Amino acid sequence: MILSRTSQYAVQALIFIATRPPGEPVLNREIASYLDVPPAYLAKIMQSLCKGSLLYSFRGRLGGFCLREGAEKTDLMKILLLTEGAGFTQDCVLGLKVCSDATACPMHAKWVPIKKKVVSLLTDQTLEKLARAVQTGKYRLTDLPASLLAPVRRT
Amino acid sequence: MILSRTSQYAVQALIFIATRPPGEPVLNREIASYLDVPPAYLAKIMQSLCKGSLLYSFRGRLGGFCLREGAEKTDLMKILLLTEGAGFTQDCVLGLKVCSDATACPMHAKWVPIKKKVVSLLTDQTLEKLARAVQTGKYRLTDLPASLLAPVRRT
DNA sequence: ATGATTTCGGATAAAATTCTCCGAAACAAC
DNA sequence: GTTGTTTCGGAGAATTTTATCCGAAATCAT
Repeated sequence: MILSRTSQYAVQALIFIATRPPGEPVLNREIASYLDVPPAYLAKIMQSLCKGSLLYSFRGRLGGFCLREGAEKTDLMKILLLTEGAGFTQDCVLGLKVCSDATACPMHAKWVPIKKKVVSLLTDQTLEKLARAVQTGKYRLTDLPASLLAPVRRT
Repeated sequence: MILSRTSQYAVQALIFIATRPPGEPVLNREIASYLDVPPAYLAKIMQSLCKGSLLYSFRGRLGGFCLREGAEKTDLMKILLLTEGAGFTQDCVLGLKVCSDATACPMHAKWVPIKKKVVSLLTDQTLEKLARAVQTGKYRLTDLPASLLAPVRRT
């Protein structure tokens, strides 16, 4: 039900980059401040996304990160396999080390179809689609500023 | 996609107890060794399940844990709300603090129906049902002993 | 060259989760 | 009562996840 913070940051960042003009490097600092996420930690994640062949990185002035060619077509499943590890969709719900159709935990049979649904959704959603959804303004990538949520009444 | 170990241990333990004759306290030690789980840690979890009104505990000789009356009807959702916290089904997939139909992340609309499926499965599965499924022998609650999985050839 | 900027990579710290230990309280049997 | 057993409850250790810091390397502009 829950993704690690690392995964959430990674997906958010990638969608954000995908909303920007392709080829123009985006600063880590800019992404972090837009998403309201710890910059130094995000930098680490970005680094691992580079190693995962999703991003290019450029040092120095005019540096930053941008999507590799074709990376807009990347689906969430691919990203999460990078950030959550390979067991992501394979692990048993109840935590058994071995849980297959043959040796199944009592949840297995009912859980498999749901897992399938999740995987097919994650495989269907690409950075491109998600970025587009954000660009239309219908969906948001960040929390509303606190000031808008719970306005402070000044005396 | 993943439950905390604490949740997994809790569910396993509760199912195990549900497979045993009701009213007869089961030793923590016995549960832990059957499930191959750290006993002292399981004891803590059991304690919290008592506070969560799912179990009775008895100290001393003939002590142990047993299900409270009617607790066989408890569904997984109730258990997981205890062990994972209330945000379990409410939290945004992408980690936004606010993500409702009105203020939605780009995954929200597609994620909601899946979440519904998960919740309805978890609400449908009761300890009783799961215990029964294990008792028929078709499903297992523990890993196979390593010796069976990867037999050692003796020289 | 020099300086400013930005990622890289390694070390380290903080926080949360998982796990252990131990003395005390409760209980049953003798 | 005494002894043996078991949970209770608190303290704390180990591990993993999340987050920070800093010097070095790369890059661009002057």
